[in-house]
Amino acid sequence: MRFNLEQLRAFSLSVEKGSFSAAARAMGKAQSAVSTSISNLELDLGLMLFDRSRREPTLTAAGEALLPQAQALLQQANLLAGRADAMAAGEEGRLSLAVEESLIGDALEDLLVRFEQAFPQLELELLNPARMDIIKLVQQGRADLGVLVSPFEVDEGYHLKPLKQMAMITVVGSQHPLAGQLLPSFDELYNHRQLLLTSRAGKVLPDDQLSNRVWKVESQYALIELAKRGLGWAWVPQHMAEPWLADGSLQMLHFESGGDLIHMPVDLIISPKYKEGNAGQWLYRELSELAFLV
Amino acid sequence: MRFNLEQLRAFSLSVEKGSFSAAARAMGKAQSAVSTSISNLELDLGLMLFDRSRREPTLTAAGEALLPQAQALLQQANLLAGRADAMAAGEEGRLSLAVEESLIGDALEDLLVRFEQAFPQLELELLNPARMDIIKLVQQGRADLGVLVSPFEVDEGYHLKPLKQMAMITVVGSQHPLAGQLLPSFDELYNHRQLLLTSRAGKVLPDDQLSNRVWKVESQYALIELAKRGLGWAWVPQHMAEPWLADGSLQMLHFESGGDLIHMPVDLIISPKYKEGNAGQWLYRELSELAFLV
DNA sequence: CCAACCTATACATAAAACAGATAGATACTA
DNA sequence: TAGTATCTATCTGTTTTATGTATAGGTTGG
Repeated sequence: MRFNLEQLRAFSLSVEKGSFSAAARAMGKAQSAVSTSISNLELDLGLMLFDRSRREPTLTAAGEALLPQAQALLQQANLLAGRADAMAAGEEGRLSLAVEESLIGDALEDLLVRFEQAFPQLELELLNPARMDIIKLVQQGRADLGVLVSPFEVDEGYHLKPLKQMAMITVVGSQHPLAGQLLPSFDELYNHRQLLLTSRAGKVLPDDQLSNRVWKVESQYALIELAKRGLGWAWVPQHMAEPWLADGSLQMLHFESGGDLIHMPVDLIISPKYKEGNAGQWLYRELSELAFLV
Repeated sequence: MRFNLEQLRAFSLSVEKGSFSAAARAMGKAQSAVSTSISNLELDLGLMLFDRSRREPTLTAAGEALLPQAQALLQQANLLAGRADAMAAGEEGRLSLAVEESLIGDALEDLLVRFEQAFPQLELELLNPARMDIIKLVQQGRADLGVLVSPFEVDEGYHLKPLKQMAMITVVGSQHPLAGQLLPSFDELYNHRQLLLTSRAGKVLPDDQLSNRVWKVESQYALIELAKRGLGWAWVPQHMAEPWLADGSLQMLHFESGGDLIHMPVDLIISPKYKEGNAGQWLYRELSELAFLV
């Protein structure tokens, strides 16, 4: 490496300010420092960057060609410095967040937009695995944080912070035999096919399965599509079902015994390997206020 | 600017080689130099980059996050150095080449691919103005080099190097009254509409206009399209007309007096402001061998 | 021709980078 | 467990580099 960043800064500033002297003033240095700095840069590069035949130096063709690259380099150096500052101030360098599919939607996307504004330097990885897979990823440390509906006992290998609760409803497609009925109890569901979220490995959450006939689907969206086509009943988040309830392609089931709305706790789970930083704290605060949680 | 490029190089190499000592060996420096260099970098950034609790230093989370940025910075510095070297060795920093539309095609694109391989650092600007506009751009220095069919006397304001010649033919659409005829002489064209290339300012090359009825078109491709629809006759480069002659949508006109093929000189014109470099020489050499020129 | 600006350079000095040496820690091996 | 090799941090003196001051000389515009 022949040149150094101070030389490039002198180069860039000299062009910007119009003279070596002005650049020196801007840098808080003596004019001679800038002058020799640029001379050395020219020697290092083997090129004349400025034409000094007139009072104020003007760029040569070579200088013209290299200036944008030098500026890009300086900008990247500033980014690096900024990122280091942010991290020194307690921001994580990168953050891997695994969010269950059923929580994704406009509200979460808005949140992420605000997240980007608050932590522009941070490298975010957003994963959308199935519910059971989130737990595994966080336990392994592959993901720092996970957000998921959690109808289970606290397990080993992660910390947990409760968020609010998500309203779940029971739905069927409009042509399904149960559509439009008022059911005496949940038991009625027993003999109809249930559409069930599954992990990639085929695991299902303990309390999820009610029916003796199930189809397992990995994606919440695919699950809703199957329900719309009348292939079974399913428990789905209310906010995800709403557009289809509105256009009639899905119908909500009601029960005499009550329990039309089931509130499932949503939790933030935290990898033991994750060291909390500002971004994580911000996320916890904001996730606690997610619009569709009650 | 707090850190410097040597420190980043030490950082990157230490990760790559696995130890400060190995990095020092690779850099041809003493181990103490690398050790203090990295210590200073850590102080500058306000972050620990390495965990030194074991024999060989391992990256901290912060180091892990910043390494890619540091490497990107170094790579960009190398690009800058490489470009400077190339320019010191006589390569232009950037080159603006204006090529007449009728010369564009597979042969020229192949040439540009080879150009990119020969001069990967170089910043190329490729303009495709109409014929008359090329001359203006080169005269103004807006383009360094121009390539164009040049049926004109040498003008002021540029240098000229002749290339080979391009075969021009006279064509009409298949439904045109002249289609398929053997014409006694060019005079027969006089009373049919001519489709003529024009510059953006409406200028036409002196000898181009033969007919007393003309439509002027700015693009060679548009011109051929109009000819295909029988709207007039046109002089076009043989290599551009060939696909349409083959499928019958254009017909070539033949003359008893001969002159079915007119060979127009193609020239490279050079801006007075342009200082020839390796890339320009290469282009002149290769353009002289362009496949469709004879 | 002068005032106001610019650059390059000489020179002295302060700051930084560096190699060499050394001490202490860690890992591997016998 | 002792021995060897390799590692890092740090001290020390030296060399190199960066910088400010001072100065000489050039360009521009009134």
